Amino acid sequence: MKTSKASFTKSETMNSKTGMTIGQLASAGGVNVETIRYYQREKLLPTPQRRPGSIRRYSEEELNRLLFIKRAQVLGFSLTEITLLLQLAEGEHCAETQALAEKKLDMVEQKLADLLAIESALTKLISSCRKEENGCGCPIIYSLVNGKNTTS
Amino acid sequence: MKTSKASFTKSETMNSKTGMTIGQLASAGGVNVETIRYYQREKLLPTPQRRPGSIRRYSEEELNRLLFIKRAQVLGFSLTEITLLLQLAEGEHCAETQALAEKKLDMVEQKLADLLAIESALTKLISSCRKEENGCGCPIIYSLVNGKNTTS
DNA sequence: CTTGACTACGTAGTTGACTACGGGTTTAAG
DNA sequence: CTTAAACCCGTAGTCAACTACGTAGTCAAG
Repeated sequence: MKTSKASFTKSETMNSKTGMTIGQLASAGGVNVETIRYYQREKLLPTPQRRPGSIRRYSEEELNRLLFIKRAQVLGFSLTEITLLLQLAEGEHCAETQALAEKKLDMVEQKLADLLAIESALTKLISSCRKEENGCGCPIIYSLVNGKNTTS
Repeated sequence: MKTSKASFTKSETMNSKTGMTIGQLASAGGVNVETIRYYQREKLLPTPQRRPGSIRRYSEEELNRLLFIKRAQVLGFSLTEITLLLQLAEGEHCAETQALAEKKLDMVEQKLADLLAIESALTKLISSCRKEENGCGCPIIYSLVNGKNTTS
């Protein structure tokens, strides 16, 4: 997310009237060209008309939309959720947006709890392995085979 | 992981000499029949020979292997990692197993850190939304559009 | 005007972990 | 002996988020 918004406005081979090519948009957004096409297929980004006998051009608007998507992804939203977020962004839907964010927060916290449990189980297994508490066989394997910790 | 090992040894329609059918193995392991076939295709489980003109039979050995897989999955190991774990379980490979567990622990901790960051960002956004600090527009959307928090 | 880079577009492939389907075989019950 | 349930097996589909490929069109430089 270090992609600065200014990086393209004064870009080399582009003047601000014609707009960016898809390749310039992609590198400004830090994504693959194919990813943009994919987002267009998935209606996350618009596909601008092209002037007859020419190439499509993209403006800062599309770049901002792309950066929006990427920021939301960092927050753990899926592309389908982001589709919704983008619709919400079009109007005054603060309450819905907040509800979605809260639902996402719940999911994140659930995942955190799961991972913490995994972490503690792994930590215990590894430390019992270091202490070499049992003479015969690896305690990690033992635990997986028997469904219980060697320390129990 | 509540599937007790005793649940099949005294099972209804099965005697301990012939062994379980695939359906019995599946329900003893708490998985779908298709999942077992899939594990067989992926070499996580062996495919026993069948007596001529008859059905395949499964023993406690296969069940234990299945439970091993499920326990390892709970610890966050992928099926490809579990394939390796199963190979390690065959001999005296305590050091390798420990290394794998430590690598997995690192990954889990990395994921935990990521999720904690997401959690705090979401929490901040939601609380600033509740306080309704800015008159115009949702702060969550604002933050996604502009790449910064309204509180900053 | 040719060359080479870039764009347009549609289709197909990838990864991970399964799930579903369909047609044939075997088994258990009555 | 018949019938329904369960098994066998290979192939194909699912989901998410892309990535890759192939062919054709376009653009800018020399």
